[in-house]
Amino acid sequence: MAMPQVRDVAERAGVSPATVSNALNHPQRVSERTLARVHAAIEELGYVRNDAARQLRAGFNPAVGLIVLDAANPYFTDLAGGAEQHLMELGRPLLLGNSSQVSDREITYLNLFEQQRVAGILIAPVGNVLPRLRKLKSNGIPVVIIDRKAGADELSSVSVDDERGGWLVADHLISQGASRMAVIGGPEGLRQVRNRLRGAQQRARQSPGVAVEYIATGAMDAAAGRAAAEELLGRSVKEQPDAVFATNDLVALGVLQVLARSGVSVPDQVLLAGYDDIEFAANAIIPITSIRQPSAEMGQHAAQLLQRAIEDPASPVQHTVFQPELIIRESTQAC
Amino acid sequence: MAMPQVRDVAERAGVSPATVSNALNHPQRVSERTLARVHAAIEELGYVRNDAARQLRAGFNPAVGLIVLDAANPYFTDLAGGAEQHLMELGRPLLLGNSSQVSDREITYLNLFEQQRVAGILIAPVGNVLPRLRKLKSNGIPVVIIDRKAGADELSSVSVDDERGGWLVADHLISQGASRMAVIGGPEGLRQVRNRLRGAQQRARQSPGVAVEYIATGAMDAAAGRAAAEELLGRSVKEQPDAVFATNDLVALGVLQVLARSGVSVPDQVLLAGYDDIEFAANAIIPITSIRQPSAEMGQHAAQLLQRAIEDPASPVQHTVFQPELIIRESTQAC
DNA sequence: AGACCGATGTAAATCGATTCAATTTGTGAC
DNA sequence: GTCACAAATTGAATCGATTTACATCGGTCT
Repeated sequence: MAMPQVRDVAERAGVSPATVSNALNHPQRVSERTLARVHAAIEELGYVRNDAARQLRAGFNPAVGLIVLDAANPYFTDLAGGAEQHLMELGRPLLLGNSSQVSDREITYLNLFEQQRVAGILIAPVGNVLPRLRKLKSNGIPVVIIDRKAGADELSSVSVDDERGGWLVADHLISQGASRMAVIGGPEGLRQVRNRLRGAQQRARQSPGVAVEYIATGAMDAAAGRAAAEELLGRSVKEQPDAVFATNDLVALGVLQVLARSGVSVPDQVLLAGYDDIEFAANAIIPITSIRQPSAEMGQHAAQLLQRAIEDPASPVQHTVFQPELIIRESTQAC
Repeated sequence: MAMPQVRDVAERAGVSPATVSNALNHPQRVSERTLARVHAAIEELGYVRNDAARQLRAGFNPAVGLIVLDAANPYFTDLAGGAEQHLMELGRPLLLGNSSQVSDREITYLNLFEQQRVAGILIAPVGNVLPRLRKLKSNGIPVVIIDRKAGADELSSVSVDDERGGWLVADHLISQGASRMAVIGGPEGLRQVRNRLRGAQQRARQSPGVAVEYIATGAMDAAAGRAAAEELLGRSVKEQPDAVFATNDLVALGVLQVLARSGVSVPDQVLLAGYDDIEFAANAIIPITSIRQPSAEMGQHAAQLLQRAIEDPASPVQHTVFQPELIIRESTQAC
């Protein structure tokens, strides 16, 4: 028994297919009585409309695509949650893609979304996809960039002032006595990492005698943090930093795992700070100092911007920059 | 400038639309030379195929839908990761839906997936959706249930022996001296919770004098754990448990937050165990005893089962039950 | 009574890619 | 040069829902 179609529903309800379509999409055009009959027929037959056909004829897909850097990172799940909630209220399904910081996967998802003719795209970019995104926009698919200010570009964005965040962390670490600071994160090309690093370097320059070293990692998860920490432990004592600034909390947790296991005391021997202020940072073995970003709020705001751009393609480009907030915890306070 | 279509590509390459389609979908049917010409034309025009039209005509959608209980729970992100990886290799996009343990949202996603005519569905169910899932299957959309053995049912499943998991935790807690055990989790209807609770109760019955109390929560996140812990702290000392078994790690972390903040010592005053063994459980302020489940492996296996069912709709129903493993940490060991 | 109206309902065209049956082109043997 | 046969290509039909332009009908106004 193949799936029933509008034709079948129409027949059963004693009306034409066009009326069934109207009942579904423009109920006000149909009388109460036939509306009821149509719905009854739909119920009885278990009719489910074919989205592909609908989309093809209607000419658009209400769904929105979101591409995140790491679906396992609470920062992004919160962000996605904020966006999803807002979009749901607008009746827009959210398609979630996880690039895992791999440029190829990012492109795969962009292709997928473009083929689906989604109504819009939210993306935290990895690779150099700006040209691609511009073309999407000129093809009528609005794009909002997350976590990266698109400069004077013609694409809207929602971001946090990462440079300031880096500055805040460095400032705090230095005030706690740090003089050799290691910044851990990567990949190197990732704008967030670059900006946080730059902010830290700027602050360091104001305090003579403070050195900043950058250690690149392939990803931004706990495993990367563990690897980097192992490397640090392998060094001679003189070359070891007295403060570690991990460019996100997962990395910081990884670093902490290794240090704790090796008997290195945080914060007595090494100060440690993270970024993102995910819930787990506050509840780690040693609660970790971090930078709070309003992730859910950002997701929601990004969804709003996108919705505006979808409704009015001529609406102006808008860049929203949220301010980061330093949250001080045990990992940077000798007690 | 509207988006180019096969027609435009065909014209540019000097062939018919049918040939363009063949070049894209059955390259072996087309000569090398025209294949190259078609691809060149596609490139030059920036053609992107319209998935809706393709799906409508081809009659199927290669994508697979996955509905999880909580996208913010690392257990599910790992599981989703395992499934995604396997499906990607098969060329099947994964559509991720997050029911947030809300029955309505679960239904919303099922509707969405059915309208999209996905090739198959993976689902960790919240509500009573079995009848619905059966209908889906009889409509030709195979379903694999995750985290819940579908019994002698006609739906395949991948699960962990939750009863045994509960038993293991209770056994360990009792061996550490627990006599008043509180099991925290919910919602009450959730099979995983019921089974873990039942396993714990069974073990308790074998030890006279051990009482088990169940505290239901609305969700299974850290906030729910905090709320439950507050409630416990509000009680008179006599009514307070000496061991808490949180039915997942997020809840356990929430409980731990409140206890630690209130100066209640874990494990000296209260033993605490979780479930799922997410990475953060091992690195909490007090590392938490938990039950390890092979989440990524389960996701991958579920994807395999689904793929089999898609390829051969007549393939037999299969239930895979993974075995849980107890991981003992500080939260249950006085030192 | 006739003209006109709004409210309902419908037949037929349409969205864009794929497929099927049929045709054209190419290859090699004789 | 012709024939048989395989390879390459194509025109037209098709997927299922929506839309457009038009028909129908009961009622209202003059």
